[in-house]
Amino acid sequence: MGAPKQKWTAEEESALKAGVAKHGAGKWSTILRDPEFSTILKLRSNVDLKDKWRNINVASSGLGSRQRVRLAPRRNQLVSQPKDNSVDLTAVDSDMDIEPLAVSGGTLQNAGFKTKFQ
Amino acid sequence: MGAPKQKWTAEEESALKAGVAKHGAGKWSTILRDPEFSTILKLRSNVDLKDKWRNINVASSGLGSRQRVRLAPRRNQLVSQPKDNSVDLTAVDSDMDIEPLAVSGGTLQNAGFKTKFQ
DNA sequence: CTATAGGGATAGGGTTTT
DNA sequence: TAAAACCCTATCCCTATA
Repeated sequence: MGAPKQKWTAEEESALKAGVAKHGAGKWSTILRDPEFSTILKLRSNVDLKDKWRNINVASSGLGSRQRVRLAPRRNQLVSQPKDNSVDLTAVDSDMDIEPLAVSGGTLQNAGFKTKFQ
Repeated sequence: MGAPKQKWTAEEESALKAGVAKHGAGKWSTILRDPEFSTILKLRSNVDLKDKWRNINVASSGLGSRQRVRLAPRRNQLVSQPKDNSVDLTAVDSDMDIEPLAVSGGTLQNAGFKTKFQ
């Protein structure tokens, strides 16, 4: 299989945050060209950076409803369980291994094709 | 309390299959917009189509062989699942993609395949 | 033509119901 | 326990705009 989805690693996310701190949010292409981050983010496009940054900020705003109360629809059977609604912790990364795939060739072929005339 | 779980009819399933044959798997919104199927599938969302297509293919695949060894019901806390980063080479599931049959005269954006191997 | 912002769609895991 | 239907949302795509 190819790459159905490229999940962001913790290291990539850190690099993105550092890049925003250094160059500012919105300067996605600048961040990508910075040799300090280009190695880590070489698989990402400027659009990817923009999307990830949006997602980070949505999630941290508490608007992501990550821990939305799972409605307990008591139908007929009541299977009452000691289901404690503890807080969900998302940033509990254990030892994460990164760098799983080695892309051959250095040519970035992303950026898609915007062969769309206007 | 939510939605009473609407089962898929044979007609809806046929329309979904025809839609995939015509537009390609993954083009859920396109299928829904097609007047050929929109009447039959008007109660379904694009996500519904995606989910149903997944169910169809799971069922027709070699079922039962790939069973996740679910642990005993832990009612404690949910630890982060063993998100393995390495490549899984045991799962050689057959791909469910169906080629989208060259559309005539249409302005199809891409070939229906995601050559997104970054 | 290149880049960014924003809306929208898809993929895949999770949850609930049967 | 499994399977089907449905939910959640990170990731990716498309278009407008500068």
